[in-house]
Amino acid sequence: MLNEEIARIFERMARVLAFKGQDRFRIMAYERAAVSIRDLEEDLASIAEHGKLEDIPGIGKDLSEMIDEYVRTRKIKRYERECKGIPAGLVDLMSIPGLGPKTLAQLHQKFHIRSLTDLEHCLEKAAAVKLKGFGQKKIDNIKRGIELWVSSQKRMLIGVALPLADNLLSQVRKIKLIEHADVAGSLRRRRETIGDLDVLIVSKNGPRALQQIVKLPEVKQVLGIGDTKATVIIEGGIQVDVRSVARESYGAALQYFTGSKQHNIHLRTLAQKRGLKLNEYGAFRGQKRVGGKDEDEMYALLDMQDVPPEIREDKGEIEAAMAGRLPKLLEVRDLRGDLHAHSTYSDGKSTIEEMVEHAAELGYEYIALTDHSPSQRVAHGLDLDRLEQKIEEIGQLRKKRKDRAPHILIGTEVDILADGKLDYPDKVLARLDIVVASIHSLFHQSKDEITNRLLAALANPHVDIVGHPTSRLIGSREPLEMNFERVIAAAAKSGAALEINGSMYRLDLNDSMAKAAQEAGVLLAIGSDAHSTAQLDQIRYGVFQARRGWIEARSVINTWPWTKLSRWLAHRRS
DNA sequence: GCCGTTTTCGGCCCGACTGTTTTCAGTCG
Repeated sequence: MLNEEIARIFERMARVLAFKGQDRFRIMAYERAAVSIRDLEEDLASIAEHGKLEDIPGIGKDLSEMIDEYVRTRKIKRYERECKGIPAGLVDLMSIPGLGPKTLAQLHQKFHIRSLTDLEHCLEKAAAVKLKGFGQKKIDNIKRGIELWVSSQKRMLIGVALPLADNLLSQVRKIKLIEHADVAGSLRRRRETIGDLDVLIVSKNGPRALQQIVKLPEVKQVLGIGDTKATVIIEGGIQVDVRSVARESYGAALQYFTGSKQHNIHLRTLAQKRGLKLNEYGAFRGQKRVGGKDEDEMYALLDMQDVPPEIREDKGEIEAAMAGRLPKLLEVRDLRGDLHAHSTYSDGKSTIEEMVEHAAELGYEYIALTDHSPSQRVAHGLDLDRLEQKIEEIGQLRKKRKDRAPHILIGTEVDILADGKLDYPDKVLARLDIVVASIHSLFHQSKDEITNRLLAALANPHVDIVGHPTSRLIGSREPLEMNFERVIAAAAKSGAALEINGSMYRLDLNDSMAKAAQEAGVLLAIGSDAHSTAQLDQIRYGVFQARRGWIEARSVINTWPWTKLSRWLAHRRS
């Protein structure tokens, strides 16, 4: 995708400039621009065409000219000029923790390193020749950084990190010395992938509390421990930074370590204008502490609403909070049912009855069993006979359960075929209570083909929900390229909902796409895509992603009570 | 390189830690 290509170029530009020791604010400008571009929904080519590049935050005259040039020629002369004489592999090495631009430049100048192997070799030499600034500790530190970098290239999915973190926290909270413990950082913001964990504690005796934490059975390795901070590796290989803070600073520290970085920078700039100083210890006017015990004080001091962690990304939430216009974000308890779940009829591990019973335990008013259609052979997609059986079985189950909740919806997750046709004939779809349509094949199609495929599916009046619209798999399959504005427009026109799939591997739509859909008035559905009773619970990850996308309950069809949902479905079928 | 109810020029968030420094630079979060 063009936007991603340009974002990467700006990111690399920032690194190249840093390597050359250029002005750090100029470097920051490129970094900011890269982040800003990644957030765009619209294609840069079309923004460039309309001459609106300078409307993008962080893009001014120079950067807009560079984008223009890239759109026209797929090259940026200025970037190439800056890169001249710098080996490409060298720039990548800058992500190694403990190895910054200055150190790297020094090693490059002295040893002409070009790659990771070169770097490893020259570290030995650096020690031997007593290169200025290179003591043994620094060299060891870089070596450790290299190990960490190589092993942790991949971030962890939130669905892996959150249960591990919850378990750790519950153990930490059992320690008598500890009054409070919370997780901060990207996990608290519910990002889809997590690097390492930040845990904050309050204790009357911080140093002793830390000593006890590093002795927990969950802790596999202790990387460092001091009076205020311990760094450990827990099960699953996650690095955890535990910080002990004073009670009166807890709110400030929680705010500070939750981030994001951009959000905090923006907040502190605002604070500065009001004669305040914010840091991890509190809010200060001159020498005088004016807040910091609780997190909401930090926001209240700036006359703004308390900002939910999920949207602290400096994407307009600060302005909204100042104006008192933050959205009332969707919550897990707003959901009244699940509209995407599988059973043993296709590739699920639990029977229909088990799924329904579990949905009842969750307090749901309704659940849809949406098994695959025939072309999904590996997933045992249902042919018409098996579909008939399933309809029959659900009929029986309804009788058996009488009036007990939840209502059981006979559904399908029907494949959207190569040309946008669906994998069941319309008259079959018409007999079902709910239809989720998804792409599971031919991911290599062109942007236009994919777009048209989705538009064709949305034009089918039997389609109620488009499942995992981009079909990405986090960290392993790129999202399908599509003209998302057209997909949104088609969904708005047909009245069908787009899904936020709660599977930790998918979380699709992502936050910013969901936001764009809501802004266009498109309905959304949060689905668990559960393949077992236990997985019904993963719908919460879908809610987290929705919250990150500023989604409110009003946009989500499975917050509706049964009467409203059933009327909506009936209306779509008439 | 961007940006403007302090500014079209002169700012741009803040503090801790580490190592190697004898007063501080580099890196990180």
